[in-house]
Amino acid sequence: MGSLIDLNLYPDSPLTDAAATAFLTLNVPKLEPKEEPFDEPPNFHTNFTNPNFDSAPNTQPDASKPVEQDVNGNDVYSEFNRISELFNAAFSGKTEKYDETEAIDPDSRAIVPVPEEEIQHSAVVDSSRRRNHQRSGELVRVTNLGLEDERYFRHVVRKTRMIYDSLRVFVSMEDEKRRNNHHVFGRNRNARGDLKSASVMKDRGLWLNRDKRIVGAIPGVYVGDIFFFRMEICVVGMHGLPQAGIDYLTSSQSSNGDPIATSIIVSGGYEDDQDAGDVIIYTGQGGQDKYSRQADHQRLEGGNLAMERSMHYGIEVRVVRGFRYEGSPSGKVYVYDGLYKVVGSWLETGKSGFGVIKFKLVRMENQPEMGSVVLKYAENLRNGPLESRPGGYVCMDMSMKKEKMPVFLFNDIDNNHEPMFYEYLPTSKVVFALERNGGEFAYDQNGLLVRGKPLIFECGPHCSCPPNCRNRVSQNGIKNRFEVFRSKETGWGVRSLDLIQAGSFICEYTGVILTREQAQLFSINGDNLIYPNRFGERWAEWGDLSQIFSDYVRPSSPSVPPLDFALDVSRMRNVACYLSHSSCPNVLVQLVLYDHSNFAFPHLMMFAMENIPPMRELSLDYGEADEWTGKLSICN
DNA sequence: GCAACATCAACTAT
DNA sequence: CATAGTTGATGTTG
Repeated sequence: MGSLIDLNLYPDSPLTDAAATAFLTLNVPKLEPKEEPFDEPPNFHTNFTNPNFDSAPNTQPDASKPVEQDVNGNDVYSEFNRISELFNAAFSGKTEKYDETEAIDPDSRAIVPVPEEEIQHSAVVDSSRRRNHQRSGELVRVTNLGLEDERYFRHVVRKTRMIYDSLRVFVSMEDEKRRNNHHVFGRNRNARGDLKSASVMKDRGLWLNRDKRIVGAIPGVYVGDIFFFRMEICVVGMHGLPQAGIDYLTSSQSSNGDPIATSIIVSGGYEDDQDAGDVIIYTGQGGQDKYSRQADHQRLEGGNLAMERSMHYGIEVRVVRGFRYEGSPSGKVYVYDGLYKVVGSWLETGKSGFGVIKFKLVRMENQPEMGSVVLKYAENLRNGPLESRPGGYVCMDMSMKKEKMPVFLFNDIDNNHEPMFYEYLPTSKVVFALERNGGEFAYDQNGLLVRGKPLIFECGPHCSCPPNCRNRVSQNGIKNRFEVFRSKETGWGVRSLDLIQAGSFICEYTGVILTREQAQLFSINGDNLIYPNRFGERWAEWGDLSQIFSDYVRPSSPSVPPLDFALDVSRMRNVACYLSHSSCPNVLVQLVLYDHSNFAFPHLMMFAMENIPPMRELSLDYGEADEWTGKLSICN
């Protein structure tokens, strides 16, 4: 029997039927590792602080600098953009006269020679690899990131995800137009925007972490981050394969010839999987027919062998879990749950009677709570708040039924009930007449904001369109269950019990509108005035496809005069008032008109800039941080 | 229910 | 021996 076990440890010695039959009569046999071929894992580059760009900041945090700038005062995106330009040039037919000896000057946009001493540090991978679109085989573990680096990578990941999401929406809207204009036989199906978006970004060199094989955490991706598409995970460099569940460094790329698994996706696609959270029994890949039925024995090769080798060397593996999830555009969500170690592997008879390879994975210590656990917890809170969390509720609906969904008020820290002292104001008061919408749809079929604009017109009370008209989104009120909660870090904060997809409407920022003159009378007590003209223009970031289309121009119409009013929230306010400030916010403000046509007093509507997991604090860029004392800057 | 889809590792041909 | 081209495996999505 022992020889059978060894026989199956090599990729070129697949399990024969006879061997498998004999083998499977054993009780959960242990797979012995290869005869200790190496004591050491393949070569690693450790303490590698910046896997993307050699010249990115790697310094101690400096709280005095705005996050948008690096230590040299440069725009943090400039390097990102520079690399993108290089890739763009490389993929647009200019490859022949374009190599690492040239670069695009970030200021003049002209092609300039790269100084000799910088060439060998170029972040651009070698030309043959670039041409073949292939990933590098360099094994890297990212450690000891400073706060500044963390923020930098978060920005890059966030920006990349925004491009992916808005391009995906853009592609499906174009496809919808096309199908409406030309009735094509047999092509009524929606385009795969998820695939197309990723593909275009790949051609533009916008996928992250292609030049390294990262073992362990991906910089800028947090435990609990949520993805709606497999391709989205590929684009940020978490998992390089659009379908396969095990991503790995191949033996031919490994310095010692052993393949190494870097990441798995547990999607429940294998009947023999068992998932207990901290401990996963993961089924290897292979042996399924085209209907995803287990129809053959699995072999210890490819990703399966890589998992076994990762176990042998004690190398950590990223775990993403896939769930069915109502409300997701794809019907599923993928949650990054952190790092696990493979602690065991064996062969056993699966439910369908074929040999399957099992891996036991155990979650590593000292990591943030699992995203999938938080998802489950939030679901319990939605179904029975008091059962799941008996203590701490101040009020089960501080809007007093003025919102369509309850707004919970939660405080388990102190006895502060302050939000109850204000009248709840679901929408800012307006008294003018209606303006019609102009031109293209502002929202897609699912009510997602396509791209930010200076001002959006929704249909209003005088339109003859039905109430479920696609052009009525923000006026229909909140769709999520929010909770105002007391926090030691940020005072009051807001979080959602629901998963919020990027581009979704969150809520209006309400208050009593004061003109400049009125506000000046009020300014003795300035704490309770909000100045919307100070809000960061984050709407411009949403749907910014300038890195995809060279002729992309930032929307400039309709032109809106600078906002010249203040919101008085001293007596009446809504849930929005409790949002914390961040220079790396997950919520943006989009100006919207629907019930009147006065450009001077638009509604301040808030939309999600990211996929926001349940229980994660919402944050908004209030502009100058000094103006909003008491609110700390957070970045997650 | 099922076709279309993207990527890559591994293979074959040049 | 190196590189260019092909194929099979993988599972998701509408």
